[in-house]
Amino acid sequence: MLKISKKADYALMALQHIASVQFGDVTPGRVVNTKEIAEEYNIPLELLAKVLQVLSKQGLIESHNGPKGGYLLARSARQITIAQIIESIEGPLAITDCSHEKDGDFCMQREHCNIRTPLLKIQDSIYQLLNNMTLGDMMGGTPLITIQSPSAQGVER
Amino acid sequence: MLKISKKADYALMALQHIASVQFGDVTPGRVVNTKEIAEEYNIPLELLAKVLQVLSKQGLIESHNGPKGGYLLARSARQITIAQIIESIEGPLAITDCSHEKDGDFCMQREHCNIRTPLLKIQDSIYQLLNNMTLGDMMGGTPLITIQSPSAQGVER
DNA sequence: TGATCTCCGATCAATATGGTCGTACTAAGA
DNA sequence: TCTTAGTACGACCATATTGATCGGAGATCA
Repeated sequence: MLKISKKADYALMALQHIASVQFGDVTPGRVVNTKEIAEEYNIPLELLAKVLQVLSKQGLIESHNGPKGGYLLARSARQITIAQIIESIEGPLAITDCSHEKDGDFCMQREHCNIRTPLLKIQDSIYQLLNNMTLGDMMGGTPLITIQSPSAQGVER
Repeated sequence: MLKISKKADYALMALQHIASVQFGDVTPGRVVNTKEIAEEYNIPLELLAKVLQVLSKQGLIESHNGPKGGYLLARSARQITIAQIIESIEGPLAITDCSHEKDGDFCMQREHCNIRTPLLKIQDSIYQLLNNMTLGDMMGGTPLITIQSPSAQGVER
């Protein structure tokens, strides 16, 4: 189904929350801790903690230890793309197993595979999609990139 | 990682193969059986059989029983989109769990969820991507001859 | 009628994922 | 400097999904 994992979902929610607190007009610059996010969105605390650790290790957010500690965005919300977030959690985008094959490590079908090239094209397009949308776009209600097609008009924003 | 399943991979390979045999210039119109495809691409026979059954049930291919039996495309290769193939196998495209929530069935985070709308936008874009590419488009390398079989009428795009 | 093929349902095994636990480390404040 | 609130980190378990297998029933053609 081309689903993205729950962890990545949580990462998106958390980052959106951090961004909106940090750059909001209520308490700008405030540090946000794990517990606050977990309670706000009903996310299992421990799992969220692990997700945030990964994001921190990947350099998307910076952690502050000790009491009054918490997390802050490492860069501005407009400099963090959805692709970066998802890939931080799930690893490089790979629509099919053979996307990033190296050396002799390839699938059984490789020699006669007729779908690899087109699939890689699709994957590339999806990546562009995710990489052209930033955390900032997700918050403000900023215009999103859209591919015009008569078939789909379902989503309002 | 936004991966598509092996079954869907197999489906794509199989359909591409059937299409290239059926519309190729060597033995146009020939019926292709499961074993032939399985051996050509090193796909487990039984698994491929099940995949083909689903495709047949979904109306993408038609099956012919008995000896000398096999499969044929139900429509022209240009009328079968990648989206249709993948969705036949994996069900409706759902980038996140709450994509197709109905009634009271929604995720814990729903009430404060801040990422649902943007994610649905992305999902929609991906769908358009997949739905704008047909089996015919995938057959770039192989003989892309538009000899129409009696049962399939083609549409140029 | 028998051989060959698809059809279809049930089932098993492997892997990925979601989720939990325990402990160590760090920093602020009494 | 001691305590406490927080993160860091790694090991671990449970469950869901997926990949793969098996066995028999139903068609079809020679």
